[in-house]
Amino acid sequence: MLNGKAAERKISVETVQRVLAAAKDVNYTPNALARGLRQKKTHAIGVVFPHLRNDWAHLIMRGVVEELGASETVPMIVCHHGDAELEARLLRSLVERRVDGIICNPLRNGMDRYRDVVRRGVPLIFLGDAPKGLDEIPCSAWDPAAVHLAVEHLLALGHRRIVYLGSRDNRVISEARRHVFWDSLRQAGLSPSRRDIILSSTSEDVGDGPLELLRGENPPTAFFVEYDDQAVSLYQLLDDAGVACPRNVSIATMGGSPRSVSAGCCLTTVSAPVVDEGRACAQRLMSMIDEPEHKPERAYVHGGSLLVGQTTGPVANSKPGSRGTP
Amino acid sequence: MLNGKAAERKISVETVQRVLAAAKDVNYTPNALARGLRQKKTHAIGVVFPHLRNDWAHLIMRGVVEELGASETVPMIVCHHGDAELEARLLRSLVERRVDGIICNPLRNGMDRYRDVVRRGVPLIFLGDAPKGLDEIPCSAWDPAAVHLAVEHLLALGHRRIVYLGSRDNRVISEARRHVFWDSLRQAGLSPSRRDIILSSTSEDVGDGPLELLRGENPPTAFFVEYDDQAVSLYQLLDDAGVACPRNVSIATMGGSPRSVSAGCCLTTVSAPVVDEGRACAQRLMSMIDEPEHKPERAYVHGGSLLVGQTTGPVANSKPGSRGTP
DNA sequence: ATGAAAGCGCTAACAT
DNA sequence: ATGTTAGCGCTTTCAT
Repeated sequence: MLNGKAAERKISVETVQRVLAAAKDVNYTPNALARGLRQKKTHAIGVVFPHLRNDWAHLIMRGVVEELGASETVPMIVCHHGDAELEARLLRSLVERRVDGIICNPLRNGMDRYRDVVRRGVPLIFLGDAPKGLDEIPCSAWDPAAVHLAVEHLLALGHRRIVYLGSRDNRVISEARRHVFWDSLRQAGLSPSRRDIILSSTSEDVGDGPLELLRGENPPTAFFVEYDDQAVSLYQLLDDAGVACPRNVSIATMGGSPRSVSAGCCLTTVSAPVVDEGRACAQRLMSMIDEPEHKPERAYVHGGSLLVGQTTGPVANSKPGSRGTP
Repeated sequence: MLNGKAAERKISVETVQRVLAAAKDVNYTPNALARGLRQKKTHAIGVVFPHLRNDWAHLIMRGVVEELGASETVPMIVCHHGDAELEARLLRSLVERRVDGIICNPLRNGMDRYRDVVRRGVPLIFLGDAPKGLDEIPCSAWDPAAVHLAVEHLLALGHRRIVYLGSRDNRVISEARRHVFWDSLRQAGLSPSRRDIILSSTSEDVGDGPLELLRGENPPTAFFVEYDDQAVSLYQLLDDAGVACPRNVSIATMGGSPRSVSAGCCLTTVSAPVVDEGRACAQRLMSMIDEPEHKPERAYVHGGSLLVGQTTGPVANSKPGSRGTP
């Protein structure tokens, strides 16, 4: 009767009222542990974030909550601040608490942890990116084709030597972005070289590579940066070195959501459809939970648009070293 | 033996190894639901946020995680996006899942929900602020005395008519800030009037009140704004109306953490010791859980420092209408 | 239709 | 010291 099936079982309204009143009197609180233990279902999913910065997790959760909607399932967020050991503990904890499924923005080096989760029978889906070599685990991510928008923009401004700054992070989307970058340049009739792609070891920092390039021969006139955190680092690096940013070198990047960008320093960026990513991820996880038989593949969330900020501009004509258009 | 009490029980290393191997073989996963049901303890606490924006939740969680440290307790974050009904569902869910305690940044109008939580026997502590009239529920919050720093700053710049912009939000810290503001002005020998305190209905927006004031007689030369979200609104309002911000009117505010401020438009703000707030809150909740007998009172987290941005400057001398210093 | 009983997986208490 | 059992609170199943 406390299940809300009163009408269906033809119980008088009066009785229902009485029971509900009694329940309130004794302060009755259903025990979700007992229920979960019995039903083998907790109506909770875990959402694992490395951090809650820059509104990213906020927007993801908007999508997740929207998708879950009136469903009884509750998203439980955990956050490990990039600490691999903590991530492991949190994942174990979620699994032991028998969440119905897990959404996880993965760390690069967590392969065994993620495998462990699925081995224990908990549906897992990656959010945003996926470690390479874990193709059996599905992933909802932003379509890397969006890279094209930024490259087009730089090409339209006359840039011909564009250097890609990324991170050596062993993830599939990260790699896919490099391919799109490469293809975009080739489609434009350029012949990018292997050395135009510089990978640093973290996804926040860029090394000194960019400065050396600028001081060398045939310096790039623009950088395409894989993650916006890195772009901010680059901007500051250039600023400290006295390189004027839109004038001498342009910077375009990926992943800024409209909100975080308008609040921050105005990078030219391709905005990510973050809410949609969250929604798609939740939707697919729920279907994995409902129908464990068919495994979804990797799926891309399309969308995003170029936000032209103050870090891109036409090629400086002052230096005659630039090669002409083909 | 799976409890890690092997040494203490003098079980041979070999046996331990064998058991662990067996456990791995059968893919044994302890069931936290059963354990929680039996022990009446889940080693989980709930953390309830209205939103995950601006790094605030991020920094709070740094403090919480630091404090929980090696303890087995896991913080489960939920986020309701300001939706009161969703907050109610999430709180119920946490209670029914028998979390050991709850940290909650409260909404203004959630009194009955919060009361309900404690009536069901779950330790609850408010984070950052507390609804008025719920003094039985403890609260960890930033010491409102920090308001003084901002007011001092404005006074030192020569401002004598400073208007307080806050929100009618029926919370204790919010009110305390007004008192500190008032006292700071009195201490400086000024006689603030009731009409120098303007309250709007939301904590993000300011009405048109500020503009009207500026156009009226004896206009203020500075605003002290209770929350930084409001300060941003005010800044834009003034900007749209063509009022130059540091030149004609100064704005100082509260609550910006160093990070979010440096990324955003450079408001003059008093930075909040957000990580410490998180730590203090977690620490006190844990002690409430361990010793349910003595209830902690409200406690303030001290700290924070003035970050002088680009929205405060000396009083414009152009208008002779300003009263002289007493 | 209604009620009784079994059992989910664990641990604390008890008995050996 | 070691093994056994009862029971946490719920739902499902089986018997009436």
